[in-house]
Amino acid sequence: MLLSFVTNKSIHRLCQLSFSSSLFLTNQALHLASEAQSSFSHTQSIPTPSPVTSNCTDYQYYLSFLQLCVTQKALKAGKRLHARLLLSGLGFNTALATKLVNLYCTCNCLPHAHSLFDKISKRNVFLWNILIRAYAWNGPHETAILLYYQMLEHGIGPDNFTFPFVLKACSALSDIGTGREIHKQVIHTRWCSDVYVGAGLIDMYSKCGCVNEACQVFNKILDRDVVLWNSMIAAYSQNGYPRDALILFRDMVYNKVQPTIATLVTVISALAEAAALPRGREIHGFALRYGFGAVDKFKTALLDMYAKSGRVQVARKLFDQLLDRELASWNAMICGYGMHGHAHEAILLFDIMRKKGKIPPNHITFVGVLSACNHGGLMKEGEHFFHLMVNEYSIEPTLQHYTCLINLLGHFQRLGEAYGLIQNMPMKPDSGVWGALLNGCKVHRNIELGELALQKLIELEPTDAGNYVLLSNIYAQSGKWREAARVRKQMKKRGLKKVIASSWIEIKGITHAFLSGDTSHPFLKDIYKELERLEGFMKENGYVPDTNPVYHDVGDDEKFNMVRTHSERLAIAYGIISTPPGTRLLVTKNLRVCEDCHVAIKLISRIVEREIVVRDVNRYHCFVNGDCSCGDYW
DNA sequence: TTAGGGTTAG
Repeated sequence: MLLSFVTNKSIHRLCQLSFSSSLFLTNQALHLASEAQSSFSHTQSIPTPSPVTSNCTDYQYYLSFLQLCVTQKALKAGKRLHARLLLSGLGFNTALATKLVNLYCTCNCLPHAHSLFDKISKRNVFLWNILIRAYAWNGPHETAILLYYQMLEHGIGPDNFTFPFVLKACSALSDIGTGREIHKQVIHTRWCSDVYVGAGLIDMYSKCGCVNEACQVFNKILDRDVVLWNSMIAAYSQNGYPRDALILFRDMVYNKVQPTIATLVTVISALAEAAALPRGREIHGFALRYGFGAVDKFKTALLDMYAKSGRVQVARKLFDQLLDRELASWNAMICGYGMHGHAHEAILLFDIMRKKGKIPPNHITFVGVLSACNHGGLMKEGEHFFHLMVNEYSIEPTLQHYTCLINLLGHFQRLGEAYGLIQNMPMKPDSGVWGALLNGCKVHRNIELGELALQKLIELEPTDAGNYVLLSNIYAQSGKWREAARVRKQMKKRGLKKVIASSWIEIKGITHAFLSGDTSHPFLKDIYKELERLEGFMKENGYVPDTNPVYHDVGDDEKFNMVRTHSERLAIAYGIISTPPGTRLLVTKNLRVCEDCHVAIKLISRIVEREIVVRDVNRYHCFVNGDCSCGDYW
């Protein structure tokens, strides 16, 4: 080795060389390093040993070596050096120990990191920060918060690194109390206008569902960077404010802040939730101009949006274009198929994913596959995939997986089994699980079990009027009008109101919302005229109104009037009269599509020769030429 | 002298 000109810099370089030569064999790295070290420690050009270490050059070498261990996450090599340091008495030098704590934290060896941390007597803010960071990232998150308060007790002041780390722990725990307390502390420091701290606060408030407070933090920081904008856009997006997310994005562009891929992915995901395809196309074009169009992460977000806007084939095209498919890409496509009831396509894609074997499916993949089975009415397959998930992939079923299975069992009239499954679940069933059972009871008119499910639902959600409505519907379907009325009375007595059904359609960038029996739209006359025209054709095609979905004890004529002005029909009629022939329509409804409207929309799709997509609260219905993609099963 | 905030699938 060339040791004649060993200086501090060359020691570092030598360390890098010896290290990088054994990147894949980290155990050897230490061997090479110690060889290098023992060689150059005998040369004359080494500086005089410092009082802290037996040999200053050794010490600097070790520091450099450990830093490389941290950047390369070379745990084994670091551990061996740690052992050597202990033997040589250098182990508890603060600088070296700090590097070791950092290494253990980086490699997620928290017990090692913490016990070494405890042995260090002089702990600076950096040392506290890296341990808090490790717990904030890997959990237990409570420990991160505990350490933060211990740090304060030790008289160490938090800095612009500490706050984002500890706030991350609050976000993970949705601990708004601690989050607010830390925010108060931030205000008393010079970090209150720091963009990192600000982003941490916005994220914490967002994850705790406090968008207004997130917005206040955002507004107070005037010197904003792109991540701060992204954080606030994400806060809107994740809390169900897609419009605000889009407005803020436009504001950001107006303020000449260059968007990043994270910005576009966030905005696209907000629009996906709102099924706002035209706005999504606008962002798509924007991304192409900025050169993000070919980025796989962006394409994955885009395919999710197209799938959620009812364009499954476009989504599949995007999926096929991906060069590097991440787990999220597979999941987005499988779930996309699932929500549209394309069960066979979902299963086919899942099989391809498994055969490729590169990326193992996770619990979300199985939510997609199971919901596909559920929406496609594939009982046997649903059971098969549930067992596959547990036995082959060792994935613990979550409430969502159970809900899919209970839905399936309910639809196949295996209500007793569904109830048995609920009783044997390892976790407390939530409202989704009981709701799935209740839905099955409604379809198969099982009053006894339906009542039981409703009792549980009322315990869990005492103010949700939907539960009362469903039970009342079960009674009504069996002609038990008295009981139905009793439930409605009970609901009224408790001051609960049914969620009013509404549907909306976006035409030329404007959202038109309709309530059931709505009379407020400016084109009301034309809408009703169109409905009448369609009804004429529908009757010619054998349409007989099914008034069962109207659960009130009223006369048949009145019932028919109630069905024919259901919000989805008004939205569709408006869509037909305000767009050119052949235009595809996308209608979103806040509740489930009723049976009669389902029959009617199938016929309308044939009469007007248009594809009509209805996204209801559970799934998508794609009506083409008299048929629906759900196969009349939903 | 070391470290950091925002993003896709349910």
